[in-house]
Amino acid sequence: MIQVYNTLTREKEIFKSITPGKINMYVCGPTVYNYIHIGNARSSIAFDVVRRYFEYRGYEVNYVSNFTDVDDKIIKRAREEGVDEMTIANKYADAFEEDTLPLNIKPATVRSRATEVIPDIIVFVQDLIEKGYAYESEGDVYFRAKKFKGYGILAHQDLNEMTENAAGRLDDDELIRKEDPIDFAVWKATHEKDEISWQSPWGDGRPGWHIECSVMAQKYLANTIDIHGGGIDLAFPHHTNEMAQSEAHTGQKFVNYWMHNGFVNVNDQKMSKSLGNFTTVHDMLKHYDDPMTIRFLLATTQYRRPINYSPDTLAQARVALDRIRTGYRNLLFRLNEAAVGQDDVVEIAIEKQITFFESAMDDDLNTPNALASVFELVTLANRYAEDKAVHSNTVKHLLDTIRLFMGIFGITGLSGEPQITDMQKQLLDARESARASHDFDLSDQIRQQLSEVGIIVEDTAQGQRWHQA
RNA sequence: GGUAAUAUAGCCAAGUGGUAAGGCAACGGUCUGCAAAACCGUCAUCGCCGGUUCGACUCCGGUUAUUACCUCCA
Repeated sequence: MIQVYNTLTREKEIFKSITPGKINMYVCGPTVYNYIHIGNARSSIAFDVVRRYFEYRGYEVNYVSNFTDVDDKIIKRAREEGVDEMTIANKYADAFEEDTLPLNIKPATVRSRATEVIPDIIVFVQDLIEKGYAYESEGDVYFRAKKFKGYGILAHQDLNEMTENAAGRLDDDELIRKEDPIDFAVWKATHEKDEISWQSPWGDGRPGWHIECSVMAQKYLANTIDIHGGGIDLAFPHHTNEMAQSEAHTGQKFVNYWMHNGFVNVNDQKMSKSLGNFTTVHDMLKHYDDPMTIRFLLATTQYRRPINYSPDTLAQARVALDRIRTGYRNLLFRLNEAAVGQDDVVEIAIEKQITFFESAMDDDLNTPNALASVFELVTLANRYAEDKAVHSNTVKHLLDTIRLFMGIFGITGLSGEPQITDMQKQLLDARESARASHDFDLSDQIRQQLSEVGIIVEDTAQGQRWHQA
């Protein structure tokens, strides 16, 4: 039984998919006007872990996400650089793929761009107008927020206050165009000649921000989807508006479980351009050689909690991950000499941790608790690796379990997949025989030589073992 | 002002109405030619004040602090 926290009800709820064994989930993707920042990465990783866990639990997950590739920020950026909007959008959409690859984020089943669904958006907006939920005004089309029963409940905002707040921020022109300050744009008229635009029944224009997600979720998934994810800041206005549009359009419930990830702070400060701490994944990967550590930090914090990203927290993550890697290697090293069979005592201990891991993850993806069971498995592995005799079934079971669980967090390559040359292999052999004959000067010299090319040699009761730094 | 979240050891971070997971650091051992890794052990009474209860860190009320959202934002 899996439970997830639903932002709409503010409670952990028992998860039940609409179609048994299948999950339709939609996660809001980035606006492609710049390299993605660590917050975008966190969101992608959080829902990547959700997806991987549901897959581990046997679900087939249909994962749809978008690129917002038409928007004010993109238009602005294009103007600044003197290129057209699609040049900007394509560049940063490609960069997204590049930057998420080292972080081992699974590609979406469908990754759609707003500009690919313009005809669908127009049909959708037309329908909203026909149903009386939207109205055209000077080429813009606005959604009548108050006509939609329950507007604002996702973010638990009071309608009157929202109206006041909205009224205070709008300029006079907007107030004139809107029937009510709280109404939001589903279609925006083009006012400048150099802006990207599409023809529509309301004149040249482009879609509002929220409409693309409503359209894609319906087009690629269904009227009612199982899970909708995104950053907590999207609960209002983005998801609030999506929900209003979608339910007004279909007359059906839009989303069964709304899941929102927490923010990433950088050095204990909110990430923002004004503070100059806008950390892009692109830069991080350039200056940090172990992307799996970044992934580890982002994936093993419970998804709703804030994360502080700093050199310190990253260093802690590195040490923790290295402990897992080392334990994995320590046992892997014994695999070749393992006897046939298994050890029941260890097997029982492994099963206990599997149960613990699963119940932690079942509880709204409690990754910190799940991680604790991985550490228990690592201790088991280290201890077992020191046993005089080991059995292959148990060695494999331990290794497989650790790898499987880390895989749910999206961490791969635990053993470092070492590659050495024949020459280096000969050196290792030479060192082994030097040690056997107690020629420690020679063995130390070879160890030093190997360490200079990144091969770390360690001696154990079971003989020499090595790994790459 | 409104709506929420969070406050647990030096640090990161779980958790439960019956006396606090895990990781790092620290300290003490074991193993060891050295180095490294590992193993064993030690290490908190849960922001503050009240209340409910046989018993609360875990429920209720209040209070303090920090943070986020209230149409740029993952």
